Amino acid sequence: MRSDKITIADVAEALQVSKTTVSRAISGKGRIGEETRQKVLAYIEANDYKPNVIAKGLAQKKTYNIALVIPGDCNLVDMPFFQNSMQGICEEASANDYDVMLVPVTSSNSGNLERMIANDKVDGVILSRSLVKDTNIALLKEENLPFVMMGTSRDAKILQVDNDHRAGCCALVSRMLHSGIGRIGLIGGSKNYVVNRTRMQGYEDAFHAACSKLDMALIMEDCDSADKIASAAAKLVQAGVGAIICMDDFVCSVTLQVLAEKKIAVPQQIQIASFYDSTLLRNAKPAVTSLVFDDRALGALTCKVLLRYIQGEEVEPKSLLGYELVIRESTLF
Amino acid sequence: MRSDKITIADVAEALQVSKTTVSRAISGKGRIGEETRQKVLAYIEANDYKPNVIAKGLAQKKTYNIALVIPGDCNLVDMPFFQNSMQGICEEASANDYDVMLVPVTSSNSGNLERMIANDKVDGVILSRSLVKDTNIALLKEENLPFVMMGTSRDAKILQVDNDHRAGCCALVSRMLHSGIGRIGLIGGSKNYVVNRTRMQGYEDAFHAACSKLDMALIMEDCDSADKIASAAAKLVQAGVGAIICMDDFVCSVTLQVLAEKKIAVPQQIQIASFYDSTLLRNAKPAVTSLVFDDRALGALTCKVLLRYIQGEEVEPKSLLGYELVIRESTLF
DNA sequence: CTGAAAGCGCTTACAG
DNA sequence: CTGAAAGCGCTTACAG
Repeated sequence: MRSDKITIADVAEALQVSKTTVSRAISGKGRIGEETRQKVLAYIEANDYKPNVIAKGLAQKKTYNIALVIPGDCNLVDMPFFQNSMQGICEEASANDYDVMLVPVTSSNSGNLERMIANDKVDGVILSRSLVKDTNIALLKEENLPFVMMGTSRDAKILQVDNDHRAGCCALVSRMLHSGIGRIGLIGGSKNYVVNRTRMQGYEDAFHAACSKLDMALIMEDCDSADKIASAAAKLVQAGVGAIICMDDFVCSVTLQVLAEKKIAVPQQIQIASFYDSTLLRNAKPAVTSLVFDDRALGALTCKVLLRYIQGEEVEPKSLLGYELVIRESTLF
Repeated sequence: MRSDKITIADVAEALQVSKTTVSRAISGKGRIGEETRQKVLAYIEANDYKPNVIAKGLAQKKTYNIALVIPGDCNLVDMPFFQNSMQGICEEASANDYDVMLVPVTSSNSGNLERMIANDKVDGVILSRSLVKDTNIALLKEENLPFVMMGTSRDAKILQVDNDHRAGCCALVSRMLHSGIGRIGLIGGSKNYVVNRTRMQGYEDAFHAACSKLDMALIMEDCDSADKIASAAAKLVQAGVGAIICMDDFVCSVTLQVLAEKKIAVPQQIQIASFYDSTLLRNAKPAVTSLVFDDRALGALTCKVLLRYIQGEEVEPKSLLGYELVIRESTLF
């Protein structure tokens, strides 16, 4: 920390007022004469005084920091999501004079989060990838530290903000069903992630809404590696599906590769759609029909909810953001 | 900030000693009787007392935070690098009881960094993507805040830690030259990034070392979009090169696509190598010969250098980490 | 070896 | 409307 900066005491002395007065002029709290306040503000402006946030925080028992817990082991598909939502979070945070501390956590090691909590360096926490069983949640509850899940949790008592994967996936599948494609296959990702289960629900919703029966033989869940995805895709081709829905863009890119190798034309022979559009598929050929979500907005809203909650304001227990269905070359509708 | 935690005053009172004594027992600074110190330590352990880092920092004029400046607009290729180096940084930081604040900065907006500095929330800064002209550097110099560049800068006065791209690229190209391939093409990325210029130097080094003459017609620099890369690749094919070196994995993936479309066999007709191996090419077919760097180690070392510097220790002005040349199917040597 | 006191840079009852 | 004082939870000369 540099020490060449002026303090509230310097300002007070220069203006021949008390530190209390200066503090009040800045914070706007407490009664203060309009003239005095203008004088203080003018001096501050002219001399480029910035209050020390750390000291302010100590006095108020706040830190003006939030922690962002990110997986310490995420893979390529997730990265655009984290990158974008992080931007949104940081933007919203800094608009409220908050800063964001990075806390990488792996399933085997939540020590970083524990340290952060023990050190009292944050006022709240954003959890970012929702696992079906998440040990961090227990930790935070125990410590009684405000937190919000960027994603979905089955525990209704947890504040959560998410993209509306369920409605989006339902809309995409409905569209497919109505376009008259007979057999629709699904290749799903790891069931450890809540988001994959949520997407699955959307898929089922669409079938129920259309009064169609799910064909379990065409649903390949838990494909968490390129190999599993490839063999699932091969099976669906074998089964003679007219379309394949991929649960995320990694699934989709592997599936496209398999089809290309088998010389199956997309969309003429098999149509393809993806439940999530990341930059990973940006250059795919053909361009893939998919759902797109505004991850930056998701981050911003998540942060906003957390900050409101910290400030004791009323917040929605669960917020959902919309989706966009973008039709591209990989489908015929 | 929760307020249910015990403070140094509580410990002092319980033990009937002064706060000074407790502080000394914890910090190890100042003379203190071994017996007393054990007593304090035991009590602390038993009652799970954790010093408040914020208060400690205020008293010492430190924050125990560092800022990590990351591009607010990075693309997919960069992500694995940031992801991995970030892990290394966070690890090293927390091993020293430091935390990492995230500061996204775009070329048009360095407000986040300014705010962070003005708010005195960090003891130092890590800059992470070195642009040829970097406005953040001026900002940091002016503020006299310790910082280190994770990457290379031409300004020798700046502390820097980088992968040895130059030596690595030289080794790869030398290997190619010695394997007897006649014409070797190069497709380079944006010259705005220092790293791309450094890689170019390694390329040139290899030619000089082999006493071969550079054929400028085969060097395609500044290909910063898929279109430019594709047209560069097409030109090199036209020029009848025996090999193409791609400056990064995005360049490489586009190049592979172009060759596949033109039905040019890799490596039989044209060999391919990449100067950087990210997960982006993990599933490429054929697997691509490339340089691999340990980005996590890079992050950790960068952080270590910064922390040492902050603590007033002597540090190397420039550290370089090694590389590994991984030969895969895309080349014939 | 130990402690009382001042201080880090703020905020906020309390009093006037 | 304004200020003196105590306090946030630590550290660190200084004195003993």
